[in-house]
Amino acid sequence: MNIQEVLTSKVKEAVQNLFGVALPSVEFQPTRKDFEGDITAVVFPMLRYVKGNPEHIGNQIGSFLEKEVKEVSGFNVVKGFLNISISDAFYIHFFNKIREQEDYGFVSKLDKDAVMVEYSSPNTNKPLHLGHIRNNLLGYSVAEILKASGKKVYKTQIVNDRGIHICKSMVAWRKWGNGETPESTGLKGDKLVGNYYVAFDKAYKEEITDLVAKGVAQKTAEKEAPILLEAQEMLRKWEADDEAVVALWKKMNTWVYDGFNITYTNLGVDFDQLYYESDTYLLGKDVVADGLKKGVFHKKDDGSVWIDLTDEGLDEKIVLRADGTAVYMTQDIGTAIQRVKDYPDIGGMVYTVGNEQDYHFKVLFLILKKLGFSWSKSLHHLSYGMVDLPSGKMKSREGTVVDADDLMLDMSAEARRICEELGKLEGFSDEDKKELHRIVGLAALKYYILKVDPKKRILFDPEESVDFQGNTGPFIQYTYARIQSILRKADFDYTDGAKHMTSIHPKEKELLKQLQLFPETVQLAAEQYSPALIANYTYDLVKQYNSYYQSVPILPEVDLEKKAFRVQLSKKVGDVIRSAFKLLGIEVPQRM
RNA sequence: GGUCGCGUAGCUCAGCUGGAUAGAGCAUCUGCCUUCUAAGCAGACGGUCACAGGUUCGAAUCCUGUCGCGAUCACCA
Repeated sequence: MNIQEVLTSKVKEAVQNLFGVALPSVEFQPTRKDFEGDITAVVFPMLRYVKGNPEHIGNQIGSFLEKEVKEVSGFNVVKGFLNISISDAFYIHFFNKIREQEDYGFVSKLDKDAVMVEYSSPNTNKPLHLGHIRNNLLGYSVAEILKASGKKVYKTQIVNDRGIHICKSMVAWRKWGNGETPESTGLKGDKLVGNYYVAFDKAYKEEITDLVAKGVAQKTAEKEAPILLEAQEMLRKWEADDEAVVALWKKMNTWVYDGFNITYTNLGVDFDQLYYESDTYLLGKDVVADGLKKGVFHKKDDGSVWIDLTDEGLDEKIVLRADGTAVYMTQDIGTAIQRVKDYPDIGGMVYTVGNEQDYHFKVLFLILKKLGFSWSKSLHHLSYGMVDLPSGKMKSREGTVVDADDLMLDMSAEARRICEELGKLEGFSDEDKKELHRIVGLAALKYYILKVDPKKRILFDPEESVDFQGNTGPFIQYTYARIQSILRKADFDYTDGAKHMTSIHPKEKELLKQLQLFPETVQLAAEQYSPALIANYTYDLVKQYNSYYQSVPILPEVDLEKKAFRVQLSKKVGDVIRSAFKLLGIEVPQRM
């Protein structure tokens, strides 16, 4: 039972005894710095039940608490705010309880319902870019947060490996590739394939220009450019299982997967199960047939199948084409059902997909609900804003993208520049230095992305490098590394200070309060699917810690007990930082 | 045009279920290296929380409307 729960019941008891009224709830908030006290009960909401002067009521409740609750060491009332002081003994007791707890903040008992988290889901015709980085970091982090809150998690992605866009790079490679391979060019496979996708688009645009010059209408030219027809022909052959086309498709996709795997490894994300669209794109048709029987869907005269969602304030939406082929929605219905067949313990799913698809997922979830699946109530679209550049949107075809691999290398180089400038890593081997540059650079990038609310659009300026000072990953890592340094130098053996302490410094109290919040923050982050919550909590903790450590000096010969306490407090703060960063998918270095 | 999201300091962002004088970082300025390591700490400057109404003891937070930005409204994925 935490202190707030204790106080809630005691305040209720006080009001019952003093005024003979049962309060449904009590509102608490941390006491503002300018007032004395640790936790504040707000009297105003009680006025609905207890008539009288708020200040007077506050004082009466305060006196009761001071007498009846041993953790309460004092109180004062300002207007309708009852500021309660909590005894040092309580904080010391709390600290002794959590100090050796390795998994503090993590729920250990496992929920019976597992969650499948989908993220990344790239197309296999171009390399990953900054938009994918945001997607990957969010998806991976939310998966870790869900695990920490007691859920079994399956991480997955659906690879978009078929369709006209894939055929475009295949056509271009066959035309101009001269048998190039990743080995022959030294390029990462996804980069090589991406280049041909760009080449296709360039040729396509040229053909359109030529056609228009010959007097063909723009629209017609766009539809009839020979190279596009070629790509469409290839798609038809692929669907007909043409041996040569399928072989080429497999070859080029393998290149891409090798490239993606390098990027994923560098980014530190992974998956438990992959789904390929080439396997799933025919799924869902039988479900539509079923739904048609149940009356969830209806058929139009031309044979196409629709769902009417006007009652829910949405439109009509097509779920099957007139020629009987599947649309995007059909596949997604089928894939969702397939996943639950593959993993029967799934009780919910999280889809990490950009907010341009908000409408699609709203409809998808509604359809699954109407089809009556029990897990349909626990579906969540982890929707996030676009990452835009000052020049506008990123477009792979036009080459205006921030490439994921390049960006990670840039971050690492920037970390090296700053390290050398500050002389932080003198005396380290070249290998260790390189590893640290990687860890620090990556942390700067990851934290920069994760600390902002997923819903919000990010404007990324490649000219301005990502910060390393203030509310950043490297700042938190730096504090962690300093704590490790303290632990290396500290001598634990002489006494167990935390057990003997009877009074603590106000700044130590602030830190302990902050530590108390960690489990709640993890829970809340899991409910809201928000890594930003964890990031900002960690920053607050670190800021609190630095302020404490630098402004409350304790000389070793003066007070051994205090010194021991301080070392142990540092260790715990370090533990929590490490745990929090694990939830964000960020590494912490032992030394910096 | 309909729907959804966003709008907080010069810039980048926090601000939980409504609570006291709206918080950080960057930038500008002032102090602090004999403590673990100054990627730090302490402080100054900086705000009509887009605007207008409403709800109430009390609104950045909830409701309505207006404006601005973005997304979406395909038998594309």
